[in-house]
Parts: sequence; C-alpha cells; structure tokens
Amino acid sequence: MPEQKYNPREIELKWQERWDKDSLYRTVDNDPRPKWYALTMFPYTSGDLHIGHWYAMAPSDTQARYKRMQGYNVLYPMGFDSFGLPAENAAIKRGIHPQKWTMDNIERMRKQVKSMGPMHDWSREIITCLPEYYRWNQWFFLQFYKKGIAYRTKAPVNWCPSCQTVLANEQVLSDGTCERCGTTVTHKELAQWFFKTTKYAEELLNFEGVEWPERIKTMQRNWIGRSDGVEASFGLDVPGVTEKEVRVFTTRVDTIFGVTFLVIAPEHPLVAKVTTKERTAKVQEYVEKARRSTDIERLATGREKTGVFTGAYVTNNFTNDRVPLFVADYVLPGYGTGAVMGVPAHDQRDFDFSKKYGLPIKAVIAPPEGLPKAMTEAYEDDGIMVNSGQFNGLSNTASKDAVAKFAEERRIGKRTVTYRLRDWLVSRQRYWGTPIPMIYCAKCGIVPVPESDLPIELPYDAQFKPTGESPLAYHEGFVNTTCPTCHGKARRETDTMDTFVDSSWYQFRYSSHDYQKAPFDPAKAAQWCPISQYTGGAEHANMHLLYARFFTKAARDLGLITFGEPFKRLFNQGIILGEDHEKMSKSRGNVVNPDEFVDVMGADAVRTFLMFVGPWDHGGSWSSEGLNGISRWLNRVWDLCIRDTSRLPESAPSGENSLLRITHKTIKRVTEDLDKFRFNTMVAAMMEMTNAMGRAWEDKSADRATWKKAIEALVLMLAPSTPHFAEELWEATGHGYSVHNQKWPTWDENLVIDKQITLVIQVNGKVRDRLEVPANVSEDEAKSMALASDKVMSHTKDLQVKTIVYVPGRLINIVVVG
RNA sequence: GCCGGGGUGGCGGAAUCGGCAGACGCGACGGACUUAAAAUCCGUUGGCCGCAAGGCCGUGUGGGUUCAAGUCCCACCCUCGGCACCA
Repeated sequence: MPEQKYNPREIELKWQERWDKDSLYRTVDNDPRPKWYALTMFPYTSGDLHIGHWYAMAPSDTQARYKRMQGYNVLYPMGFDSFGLPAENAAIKRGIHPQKWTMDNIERMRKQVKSMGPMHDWSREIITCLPEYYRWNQWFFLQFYKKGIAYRTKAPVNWCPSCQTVLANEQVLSDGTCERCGTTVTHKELAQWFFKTTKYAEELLNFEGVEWPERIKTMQRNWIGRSDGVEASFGLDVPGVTEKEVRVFTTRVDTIFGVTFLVIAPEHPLVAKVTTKERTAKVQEYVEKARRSTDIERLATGREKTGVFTGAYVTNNFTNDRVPLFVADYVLPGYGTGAVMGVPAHDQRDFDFSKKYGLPIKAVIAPPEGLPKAMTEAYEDDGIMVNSGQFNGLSNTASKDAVAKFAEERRIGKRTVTYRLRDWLVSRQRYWGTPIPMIYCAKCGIVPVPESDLPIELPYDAQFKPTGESPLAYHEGFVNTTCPTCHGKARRETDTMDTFVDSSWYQFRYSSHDYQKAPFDPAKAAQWCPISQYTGGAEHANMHLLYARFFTKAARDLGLITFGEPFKRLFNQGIILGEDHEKMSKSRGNVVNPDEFVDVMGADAVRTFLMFVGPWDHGGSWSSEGLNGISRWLNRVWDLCIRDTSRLPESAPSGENSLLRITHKTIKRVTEDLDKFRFNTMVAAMMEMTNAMGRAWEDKSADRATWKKAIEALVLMLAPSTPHFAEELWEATGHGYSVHNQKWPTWDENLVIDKQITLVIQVNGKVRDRLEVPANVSEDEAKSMALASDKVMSHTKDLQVKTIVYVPGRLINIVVVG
C-alpha cells in the first residue's frame, strides 16, 4: 500500500539509490532511437553547489527527461571544470594543496548534484584537472602550434596585479577591471602564447544554422567588431628613415581630402624614428606617460584628447598636402594600423583635437543647407563632396566606393576589413592549470614536446605562491629537461593554460570520455555531436561560448570533426536573486543554501519552484513562501492520486468542461511549453488541472475510467520536473517501474477544440454580456442572440446600431451612435 | 553616445496573428476544524462609487491609428544587459 503522506526525503533517497543501482540513465551509443545531446555548462568546483547551479540545472534536466520520454536516445552528461585560480588562492590561504581542495569539492558537489535527482550518465564524468583530461589540452596545443594557430610573441598584454597573471582581452571587463576579481588591469610587455582566434573572425560572425538567442549573437558580433574600410598610405620622407609611408585605417575614405593632420599611437614603431631632435624630449615624456597609464585612464570616454607633435610631416597622396604627424594616446596600437588620419571637419574627436592644437579645419562634405562660415562642431552626416578634386559635386555615400577604387588604382590605398577581436592570450603565470607542452633550447629555440611524451604532468610538490611568474619556474625537477631535438640541456615552458581551454572542447569528450588515442573518438563524436541543446548563463557570451566556437572550427580544420559549430541550440537562463530581489551575496546575507530546503521540502519541490518562479531566461527571486506553495500543491496532487476511486460514479456526462477534455488540453499545453522552455506556464497548467480534478471529485462529474486516465497523464507529465515524486506515484497508482521509461502522453486534437464557446458581447467596445453558444454558431444566429440580450438592450435603447463586428469564436461588438 | 531586452494588482508573474486584462502561485482578509496554535480545507481579494443591480477608471508617461490597443505607430521617462576615443 502507498504511503498515506508524501514524505519527500524518504522517497527521493530511495529512488535515487534504485535508479543508480539499475543504471537507469546509462546512455548507450548504439541505439536505433534518434539522438538528443543535452548539455548544461559544467560547474566550476568552487566548493558548494549553490542555488544558481540548481536554477541552471533543474530546468535543463527536466527538458532532457522530457526528450527521453519522447523517444530520443538522450545523452545528458556531467563533469567538473576544475582548474583555476580559486583552488590556488584557497590553497595559499589555508595551506591545503589545490588538488586536494579541488577533489574534495568535487566529492561534495557531485553528491549535491545527485541530490537534485538528475538523469546524468555519471559513467561519462569529466574532471578537467586530471592528466587523463588535460593531456588533450596539450595535444591540441601541439596541433595548433604545427598549424600556426598557437604562437608566441612579445606584446603589451593585460596584467591583473591581484591574480598575478596575464589575461585575455575577453577576460577584462569594459570598465578595465579583471573579470575574476574586479581589480584594475594594467599593462605589461611580455612574451606570451596566443591562439589565433582572429583567423576565424569572419567565420565567427556567421551564425547560419545555429539557433542562438539574438542577444548572444549580437554580443559576439559586437565583440568581433568587423569594420569595413580603406587602408590609405601617406607619404613619409624623413632623412635616414627607410619607411616611406604611414598607413592609416579609415572607414570614411570619402573624407580623405579633408585630412589636416595624422596621428599615430605612442607604441607605433615609427615614433622613435621620425621624431625630430628638438621634439624628442617632449615626445619621449608623452610616450612614457601613456605606457604607465591603465586602460581605464587611457580609454575613458569624454576625456580630453591629448597629443604631441613629432616634428615630422607626411604627404596626403590625394591632395599632395603636407600635414603634421602627431602622437596621441587615443590611437590604439592593436587596432587597424595603429595610425589614423585627422579630419576635423567631419569627426568630432578630430575636431576637438584640432581646436586644442590649433590645426586647420578643411570641410569636404557639405550638408544640404550648405557649409557654415565657421564650424562649431564636426559635420559627421552625409552630404555633397566639396574640395575633393574630381569627386566634387557627388554624394559622399555614392562615391565612397569610387574613392576607394581611385586609391587602389593609384596604389595609395586598398580596401580592408579590420576586426576588433584580438588573438586569445592563453598563457597564465599560475600553477593550477595545464602545463604548456613547449621546451626552450639554447641551440634549437622553441621545440614542441613530442606527442609521445604527453601528458606533461603538473608536479604535486610545487610552491604555488604568486610571484608574477609561474610557480613551475621555481620547480627544478619540472623546469630542467632535455631538448627533444638535440638532446642537450633545455628548459620547459613554465606557464600554464587559461582554464577556458579546458571548457572549449569538453562537450566533445563526453561522447567518448575514456578514449585513449585522441581527445575524442571521431566516430562517437560524429554520432553525438554537435550538441542538440546547450544551456547556461549569458555571462559567457564573449568568453566560453566564443572560445568553444573557435575550438570547434580549429578541430574541424584538424580533421577531427566535420561540423564547425559546437552548440546547435542555445538557451540562456537568467539569474536567481535573493528573497530581497537583490543579487545574492555573503555581504548582503541573502544567500540561499539549497541543501537546507531539499532536506525539508525535497528536491522535487525545489526544482519545481525554480521552474515556476518566472520565465527561465528572465531569472527570478527566491521565495521560501513560494516554495511552500509548491509543496502544498505536490501534497494535494499526492492526495488526489491515492484516493479510492470507487467513490466516483461508473459513468458521468462528458460535457464541455469534462475532465477528459481538461486532461487533453493540459497535455497539449505542457508539451508545447516544454518545447519552448516555458517551465513556469507548464507548472501553472498542471496546477490548473489539479484544481479542476478537485472540483470534478467534489461534484462527481468524472467517471472512474476518466479519473484514472487523468491521474495517469498527470503523473507522466510530472515525471520530468518531479522525477522522484512521479516515480513513487506511478508505483502507487499500480504501474510498473519505471515512470521514466514510459512514453510521453499525447493529446487528441478533437478533445482540445472547444465545442461550446463563450461569446463576448460588446457595445461600443465595452463588454456588456457573455453568451454560451455552440462553437459552430452561425453569424446571423450569433448577432440576433446578441441583440436580444437584456444587458445589451439596456445599452442600445434609443440609439442607432451603426455596425456589428463579428469575430467568429470570440466576440461581437455592436457599434451604436446616438 | 550606439545596440538589445524590459516596465501589467501588495509580490512573482499570465495573456501579444489587435478581440473577456490580471491565468497560476505567494501574501492579505474572512470562515471551518482545534482547548489553543500550527498544518489543512472553503471563500474573498486591481482601484473607486453603490445596500444591491450595476457603473466608472485601470497594463511607465503623452499623443495617434482602430468598431476594439497591455499588444500596432510617433514622442518621451525609467530600468537591466552589451559595446564604446575602434578610426
């Protein structure tokens, strides 16, 4: 006999054990059913599974379970993103080894994930900090190196003084702070390893064939920042300088006749060469100051433009004008050519600069109302070209291309595409990461570690104190090695890889997590990948999600896979806030610990609450009261399910609001909501059905067979969201194990379409009456019924009926005038 | 500054091919049960007027289109997110 009372804790532990024992969720590769690969971004091993993890995982587990019931062979794996700074910082603070700290956390978090009752196939678990995983990071690195996608170069790089390591551009927020710790990022000139993400810049802009939120695609497009323009050459003639030109990049080549000065970045290689003797001191001082300033100081909008004259002049090849060459820190060394042309008449920034340094303003685009006598601001809009030689009188938009062609013919410029995207800086001066498999030999230079020597394992006994250099550099046993080429003494690369490398390809490893010959078995990857449905936070738009796309394209070009996009469909959940509607934080004291609630109310209630709280992509606020409400509902469902049906009549009228119709309508609603990730309305639909069942029981309007069918459908629909609860009720209602191997219920469209409808009667747009009519009522019939209504007549008497608007199945609007 | 999301009861949110605004839940109020409380169950719950029947107002603000606007158009305000001296 079933329990009389719903005891969540007891049944959850019972079923979790049973499912585990039976390997209910083991996914096999060779299965005739169509595949469905559902994946949630794997968690970083920070210590505890917080409510945000639950918010990310519960709905995605629900959808994966739904797909499984729909007849898909579902792969829904889980793993741990376990390399990274927090492990090292915790180790430094508390004297625990990062490895122990991490593995202990995994132990705890795995248990917490399991308490949720998800359908993960744990046999495929991935832990990125283990050599069996990270050896393949090293393998990828070697392949990338061979193909020129991994390279080492000296460059001004982002440096986080708190993390004591360099950062990729993506890991510096737009306010110039470190993505991890919020410290202001500074610059250092260092030799570092890069992955050539820019090689795929154009392809990364193309989202054909992927169903991603428009928001994320826009964010990536903004980040990549394609800009079409012209690289124009300005003549340089400084005695003793071999370079005879300065190249600038411009998107406004139509204004090139209005150039009155040129500006190069302080870091530009020409600065030292072209500066005249009498300007040297001033220029050097300016360059020094620029080097010392942070990105925030340098790039702050609205800040007054400063610069310094080099003493040199360049020639505008379009006009033969000689214009002064300036150095200014608003020109960025890494973008375009690191040099820009100054057109004060048509660029506000140049206008301000020219005012400050007394440079001439030459208008070359005339507004429709004509040029003013003296310009007070730049005219940046379109107009008619003037002072532009052969282009005079033409519209600037129409002749932009002609100017570019003209430049190309004269070999003084060429059309170019420039991207904002920079190559991915992947080396880190820290311990807890994948060692970069490179060797420095005094004789042979940079030599890659032979593949057969992989993995290069992290030495356990390192002193991982942050010094600004990798801790591995102080580990003699690690550093000292022999050159694979000449067998002489050599040193290992001691930097480790950015942990985003780990998460760039893990999605493929799940397909064949123990494959020994490559990062993944190509046959298995081809069978399972790309991912059918990926879910995770939007904060990863320009980091993980961009890197993973890059890796996929690179892996494709290595011949490992045939597709170029890792995640076919993407859904971003929102953020779960505290009870006070504020972001959860320890300092606010509003952090919710899911374990406490799971212990008392059960995982099923917590799962359901998180889905019910609002649209998934919208996020929501935690509410203990709200959770109580869910718990109350589950108890009501429990009570309904175990009732003695002999108290119901053998047969009952099957009217419009019969339980049979409600059941079919609910199946339809729940199915469609699950397809569209509308978990909140899915739960609401099941609640409405529950309420209807309560009424049907009270007024005995349902017969036994219909009641049983309704209960059966309800339990099946509950199975994805409340897996333990549904399993228990499935058994309690006389069915065989397991509810999770059942087929998803279907609906009969005939039972969903209403036979009887409520026709709303309006007079001048105001609702005055409602009539219950057959759905197939004729227009004439409906109109005469409407006009005959007492309530309508009291609003139409003494007035003249002008028109009657009839919307079949919905309403009648009687328009009267008086 | 530019791009994108969003402003609906006391609260979270439903409803957008223009057609009953407020589903569902929370909270609140009233009632039942109880010695009492909790739990549970039943009822009421956008505002205003009214004994009632009923009426008027109401989806950020101001205009507009329409028989009909939360939904469409114009202007604006607030808010969240992204990009931002990117040439």
